Amino acid sequence: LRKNNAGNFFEIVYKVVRQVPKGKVTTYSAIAKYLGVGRGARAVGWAMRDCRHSDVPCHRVVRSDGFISGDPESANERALKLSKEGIEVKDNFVDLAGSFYDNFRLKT
DNA sequence: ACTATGACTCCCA
DNA sequence: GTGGGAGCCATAG
Repeated sequence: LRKNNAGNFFEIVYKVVRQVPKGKVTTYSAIAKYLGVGRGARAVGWAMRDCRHSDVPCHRVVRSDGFISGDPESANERALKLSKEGIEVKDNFVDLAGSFYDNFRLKT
């Protein structure tokens, strides 16, 4: 999965993000690693930023520190959503220890 | 085709 | 333990 990123990178990322179950969160680096890019967390961030798919829970993707990055307004919205899903959110920080998820599957 | 930018991360002081 | 700087991927201009 190293050559599929020819414009389809976003789609791949969305597919992966969709695998995150409700009540769990993942990180940019986890997705990047899963895709094989390793240090391409930033690119994943771009995919999230451009996420226009309604079925992509981009709010379940946070930073490796558990911080919900992005514009404060958007971040706050996502934080609220996460808290509604049962995730403990504190000042735009989520508890990765209890809600981290990285068991993705490439085939759907 | 090249440079600049960004919802990120890791390493070193 | 904290803070600052460099690195990496993909996209947009």
